[in-house]
Amino acid sequence: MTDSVNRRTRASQKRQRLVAAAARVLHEQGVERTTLADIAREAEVPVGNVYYYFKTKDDLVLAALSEHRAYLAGLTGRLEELADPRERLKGLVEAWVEQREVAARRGCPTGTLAVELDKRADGTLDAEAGAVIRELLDWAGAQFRALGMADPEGLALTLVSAYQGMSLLANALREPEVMSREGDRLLARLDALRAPDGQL
Amino acid sequence: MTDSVNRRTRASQKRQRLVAAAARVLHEQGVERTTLADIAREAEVPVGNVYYYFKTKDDLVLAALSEHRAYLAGLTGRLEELADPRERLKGLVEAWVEQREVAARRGCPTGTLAVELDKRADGTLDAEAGAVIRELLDWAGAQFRALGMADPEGLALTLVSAYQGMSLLANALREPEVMSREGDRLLARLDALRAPDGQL
Amino acid sequence: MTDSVNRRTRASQKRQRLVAAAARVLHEQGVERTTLADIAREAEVPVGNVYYYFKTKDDLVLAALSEHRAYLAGLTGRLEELADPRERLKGLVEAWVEQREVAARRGCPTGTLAVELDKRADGTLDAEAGAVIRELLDWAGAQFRALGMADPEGLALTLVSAYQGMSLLANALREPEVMSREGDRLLARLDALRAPDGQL
Amino acid sequence: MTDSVNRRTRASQKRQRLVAAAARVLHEQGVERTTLADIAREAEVPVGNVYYYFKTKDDLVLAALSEHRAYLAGLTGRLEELADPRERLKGLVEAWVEQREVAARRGCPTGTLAVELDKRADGTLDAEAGAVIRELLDWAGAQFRALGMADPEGLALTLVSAYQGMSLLANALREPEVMSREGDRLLARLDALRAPDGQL
DNA sequence: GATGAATGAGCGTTCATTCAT
DNA sequence: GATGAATGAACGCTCATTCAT
Repeated sequence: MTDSVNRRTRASQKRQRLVAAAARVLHEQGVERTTLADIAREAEVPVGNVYYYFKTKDDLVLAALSEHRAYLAGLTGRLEELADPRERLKGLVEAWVEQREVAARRGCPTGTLAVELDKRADGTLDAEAGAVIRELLDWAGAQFRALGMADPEGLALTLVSAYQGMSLLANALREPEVMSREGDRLLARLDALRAPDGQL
Repeated sequence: MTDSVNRRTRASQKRQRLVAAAARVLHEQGVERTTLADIAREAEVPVGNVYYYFKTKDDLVLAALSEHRAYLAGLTGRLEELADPRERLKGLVEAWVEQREVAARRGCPTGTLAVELDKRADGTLDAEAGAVIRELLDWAGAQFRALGMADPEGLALTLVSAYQGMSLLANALREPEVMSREGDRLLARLDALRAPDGQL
Repeated sequence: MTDSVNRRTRASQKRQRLVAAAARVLHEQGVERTTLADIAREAEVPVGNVYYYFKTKDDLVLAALSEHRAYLAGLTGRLEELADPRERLKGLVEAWVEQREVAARRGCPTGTLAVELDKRADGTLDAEAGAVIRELLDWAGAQFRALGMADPEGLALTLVSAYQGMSLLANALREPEVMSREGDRLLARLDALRAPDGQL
Repeated sequence: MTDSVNRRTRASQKRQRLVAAAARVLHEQGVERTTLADIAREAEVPVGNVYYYFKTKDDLVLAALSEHRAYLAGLTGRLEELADPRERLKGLVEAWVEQREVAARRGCPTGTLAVELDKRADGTLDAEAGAVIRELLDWAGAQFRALGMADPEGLALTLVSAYQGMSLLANALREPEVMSREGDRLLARLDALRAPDGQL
């Protein structure tokens, strides 16, 4: 490995460290309560250096959203190794339930970010948050379609909406059990879904 | 009416104006993006005067939560005039759908507040937000119990979770139709709910 | 004097102190090298308090320009007590020469401000600086017109241009004598100006 | 041509590009509003590389002043091909008027630089700006002396002062016509200058 | 009780300069 | 020699909170 590659690698590592730290800290503390110093400290990068990689704080928030999008892509990618779309959807729900402790403490990373960003007058960032959620909707819709359901988009909406709802309640009530309980219900519904016009 | 009563009345009017303004502005802009000056301006009260009624900004946030709680109490109170618990629950869902434009623009007042407050290290305020949501859960649970359902708390959880989920999605996607669509689904489910072990 | 008047008076005193300090410090150090802390310190006002009176640093610069405009108005006002327009113009030149030490150290307050502000992309403030200079041009033009000169505006332009030129040179060369020397020349020219089509 | 010469040549090209860019950008934006990155970008040189050629930003400012001095030397050099000193001086004024658009937009490069540098506590750079102006004074003085005038330095001062004044006014008022008007006046004066004790 | 004014800690951002390779 | 990356001090500005009257 040449020096130049070495340098580039270290640099992207730092950038990546910043993005990961941003995703983590923004999820924990929210956008407005998180200072750049918080993120820099978490990433072990001097504050001034952050601006070498990101022009503004909002740029970092955007990068954190991409990180969440990438996490989601990884998850759905792995699920697509399953042959049965129904199993894929159930796998998604199981992944949600597995995250129940995090959800109870901090909520859904993308969902809570979307809530906070939607309070802004400028709609640039909240559109991005919406896009990440839409990607999940699209993936779920594709699975329902593969199952031969009549209204795949509607079912996807119900599923993702249920996820956001249970995450919010688990968080607001500080009860991870909300995730297990509603998760179980969703799993049963997915199993029971047989007729093309079935509902969740 | 004596002067002292006059004074007390005028004072509580000011207080009430502040609380109403806080509820409105905090819902619109979120807690962190809202300054005391914003609320004071909206309430037409001088900034310095706010501290006569509320010791801190957090006190005002608390008061705004009470306002939402009171709004909720008013709504459920009116619904209790209906004899059939099923009709009461359907009335609740209809009220949610009626607010679809607001939900798409700003989300559920209590839910978005809960999300933001849960990001805090100090759990005082977010417990209060949780309590408001819990009150709604309790009321819904009571209706399901009155209907003779086997798991009234579980059904209430599913119902309120669905509401928070659809509000969040409507808001994130900026689509009020999400509220109508999911609302219709919930109404149909409530109608179909007959056996004691039925599910939403 | 009532308390309320007292309060208002103290407040405007503070504002006035800030404006005077701004005019002084901005003249000495220039706009870009002057920090708000510099001005606040000079005015003996806490930094944060500056923003109660001025929304931005540029607002303070604007106020400093008004201060220079006011100074100019005071000077020309006093000169108008002289009956002969020629004497008024000579009085103006004498006032310039009296300021020779200041001019050699810092240049003309308005002129140097105009130079610095003209470097900005946004032309709001530099237009204001231009307006102050134009006011001086207008006043001088009126005097030449009263003297019955054929081209009063042209003469005014030459006079004010000579002032700005000699201030700049005195400043750049750090030689107050430039002001005396050119001042004497201008006085002689004003005296010699008799025919309506005469030139400075 | 050996490689070492090649290298030295390429290096000085880079240096020269930086100096030219500095002169241009500093004239446009002023010293304080210009970042090293601005100059580096304009010169198409990597930022970090600037410090190979110039120890500090001030060094670059100094180099920009030398560039202006060189431009001036070139101009006066060409004018010296004229036999008559009077024609040389008139050629100088004509050159000024030709630059009227630039003057109206940005002022005299050296004059505005001098104004800005004179605001500094450290007098090193402003002395250099003064030296460039003094060089012009000297050259003009030599021409007046060659014309047999009694007070060549005084006449030079008046001439250069007129130039700086008209540039400043043209700039502050954003009126190139100021340059033409005052330029014409100076040309007429130079023509009318016959007696040894004549004045501009 | 009421309120304009005051306060200071802290934030996002910039930039000349230095460093490691 | 060359350069992308790093650094930290400083700036303009905001705002919850307090104070004086």
